[in-house]
Amino acid sequence: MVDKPVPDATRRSEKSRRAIHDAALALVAEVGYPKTTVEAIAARAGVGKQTIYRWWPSKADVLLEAFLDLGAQTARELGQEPYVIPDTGDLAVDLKAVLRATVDELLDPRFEAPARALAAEGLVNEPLGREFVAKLLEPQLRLYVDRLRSAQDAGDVRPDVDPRIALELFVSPLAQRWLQHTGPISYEYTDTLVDYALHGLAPR
Amino acid sequence: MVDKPVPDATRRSEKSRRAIHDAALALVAEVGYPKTTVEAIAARAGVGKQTIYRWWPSKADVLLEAFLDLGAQTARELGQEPYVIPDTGDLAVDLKAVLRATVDELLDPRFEAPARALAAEGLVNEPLGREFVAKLLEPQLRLYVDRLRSAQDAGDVRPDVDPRIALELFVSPLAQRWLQHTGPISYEYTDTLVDYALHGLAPR
Amino acid sequence: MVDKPVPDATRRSEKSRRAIHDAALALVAEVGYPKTTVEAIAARAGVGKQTIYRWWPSKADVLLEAFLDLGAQTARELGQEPYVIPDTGDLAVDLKAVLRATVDELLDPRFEAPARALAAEGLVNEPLGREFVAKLLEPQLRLYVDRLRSAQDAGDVRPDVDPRIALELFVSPLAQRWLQHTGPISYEYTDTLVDYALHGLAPR
Amino acid sequence: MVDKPVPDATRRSEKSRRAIHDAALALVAEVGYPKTTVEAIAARAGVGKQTIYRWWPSKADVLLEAFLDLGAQTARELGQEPYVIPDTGDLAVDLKAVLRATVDELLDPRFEAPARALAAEGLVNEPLGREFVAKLLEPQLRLYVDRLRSAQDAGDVRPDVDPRIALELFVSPLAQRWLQHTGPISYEYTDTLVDYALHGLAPR
DNA sequence: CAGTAACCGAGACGGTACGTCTGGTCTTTAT
DNA sequence: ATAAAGACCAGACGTACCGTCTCGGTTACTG
Repeated sequence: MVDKPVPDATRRSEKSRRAIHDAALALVAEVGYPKTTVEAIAARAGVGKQTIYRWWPSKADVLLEAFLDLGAQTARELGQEPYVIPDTGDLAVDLKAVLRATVDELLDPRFEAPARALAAEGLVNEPLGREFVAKLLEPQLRLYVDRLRSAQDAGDVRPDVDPRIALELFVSPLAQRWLQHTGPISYEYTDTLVDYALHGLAPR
Repeated sequence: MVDKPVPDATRRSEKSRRAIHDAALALVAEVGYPKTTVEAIAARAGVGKQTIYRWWPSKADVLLEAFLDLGAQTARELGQEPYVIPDTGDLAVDLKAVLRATVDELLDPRFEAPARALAAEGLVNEPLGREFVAKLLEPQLRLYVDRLRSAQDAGDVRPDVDPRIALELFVSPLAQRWLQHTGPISYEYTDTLVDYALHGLAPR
Repeated sequence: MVDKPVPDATRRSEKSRRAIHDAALALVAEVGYPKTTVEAIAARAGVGKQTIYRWWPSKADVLLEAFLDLGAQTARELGQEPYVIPDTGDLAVDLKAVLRATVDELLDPRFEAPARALAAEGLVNEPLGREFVAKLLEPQLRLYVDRLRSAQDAGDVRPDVDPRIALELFVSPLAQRWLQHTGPISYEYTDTLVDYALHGLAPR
Repeated sequence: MVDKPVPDATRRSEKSRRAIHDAALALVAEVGYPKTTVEAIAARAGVGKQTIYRWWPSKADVLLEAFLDLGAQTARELGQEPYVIPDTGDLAVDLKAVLRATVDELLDPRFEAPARALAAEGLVNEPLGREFVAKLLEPQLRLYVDRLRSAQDAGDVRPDVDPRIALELFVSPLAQRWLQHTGPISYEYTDTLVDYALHGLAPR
């Protein structure tokens, strides 16, 4: 069992890397993930196939990197909000705002196709799934944990509540509706989720 | 554009159908979905490839049908109550019981491999996804809706709560943890979900 | 090794047999031998595939029988000449007449397609080849042998000449030109063959 | 209607080409032409199927090229005189010698199987047939034409004889006997053919 | 400032699976 | 019992991609 020699990253062509990213994202959006082949990415990027296989182990990894890059770049363009959940003191208001922004993102076709493709691949390809969760999902979820902890400090959430579980009450339903088309997605829906989660279903 | 002639279903070989189901489920469990090829299913089932292509449009559909059949058959073997949520009068107890049973099922490797594979394929293959949801997910969710409505009648759930949304507070988090490995699955976890969902996060 | 039970020939459908013959000849003429499939013959003849496989071992045999039948039928229709080479007393004249008739037949598209197909199959499928030769070729050649012997009796051919070989001097060249397209076929050509064969190439 | 892109012949693998030739010839000899499949050739040659389809349009063309190559190679090995008919001054002797050599070749199983297969395919597949004739048959026949012309110059053949037709008197009968098994092949037979052809059948 | 080593575009290669087609057998229903 | 119909097992077809490899050519370090 020999490791393949590690290529020299310093000599890597940045132009090719970006062209591959762009081609991968474009193809996924245009023809869907399963029909997005490595050959097609290479052809579209004007790149040899080997240049892809040299730097990525699979097309899923190409797409994941391209998508992460897209996220980073978009964030940089938007500039402002350095990925925190606002803290106006009113937890419900803050959560609703963030979830509404998430709704917008989930419905943006630029994000939808690759995100869904990566999620799907991640279900079945465990290493990729773990990377997807670790690099994309967890950082987001951590922000909710932080905000919920701050709310606990302020007495707006019961102290015995586990924030890591609590956040799933409003995040997971939205995720499932989006991923599996189990229901429509709207501001009203996410607002309702926040209300239910904060105050429960049982009468007070 | 010509439709291919519809084969005569009355002359279909039931033996072959079952052999194909079994082979498909076995292969998915053994080598995973992507490596489960139509050729391998045919070979394992002792069947010509054409017999698969005659009756199913794709391997995803074979697997979906096999899985639905497996579910129906398992339910038939278990015999008794064909999937209802118990109604002891104590909503929390009933939900926790059902979710614990769900946890068991999700961790049963017989179910896990094909279920995950189908879920993944469904994310990216919309017709299949819709069928997956309609035939497998929704029937389950409807049971929760019924139980929650009964709880509303009993005054255990606020009457203005939408049951279809409410059930997602405990079902979706479990689904997401299972699908995306975003956290461990246990009885304790599902119990907690029920408690949080019923009573909310905010102090009373 | 079991022999398959011999079907009862007395109950055989004559209508089907003829329909299969016709379909086979028509298909060979229309789409060529390699594209003439048993399925297509059956469909065109309005017959089940099994009816073909019950009575013939292969499509080549179907075609051979159909072709022999066609020959017999044509001969019956033409009526007159009961397959003999005329004997006017002038060997050269007689041979030229028969060869000119053969040229006409070889250029008749009704005969060309199946005859060529059978010849080709016969090259590679030895049992069929032998049957083709025995049933079609040899009877024809025997007529030449008879005529040449009669010529020997009349002193028009040297008595030490082997008629079975002698006939090949004019028959085989024509056959090869036709089969392999190694040269054009015409009355002039066959007349020349007869002249060369009878009098040789060397000056007298 | 798009042409498929022409592959770059300079990068072609000579090793693969030869392996395919060898496999094709071996298989035809072993199992016969119809059972020689492209898949089997590829497998035996240790080559991907696409490598065959990239360079040849059909298995018949593979075999034709392989056979031509074999002929060229054999000729090269034999070394000396690259296929001429000897000219000792005695036409009969020369022709008999060449035809005896041809008999040997026709009975050599290394040549027989592919040659027969190609001839058969050529009957039914016209482009291939034309190539077979042009590349294999005609060059041989041209040698006879030359020798006959030389004989005409020497006064051993009548000057009004067409050599292209004359050669068929002894070549075609041999060809037909070999191809169609219409009679045995032997030195005695070919000697007789030459005698008959040169001096005719009619008494002098 | 040549020499040389790596990456690069290109694409042929050995493979695997695809979805289709046909061969020859078997089964069902009707005559 | 034969026939029409057609589903069945089997396996080759020709295509599409996979991931590896080999080929010049073009940078961009090194001696």
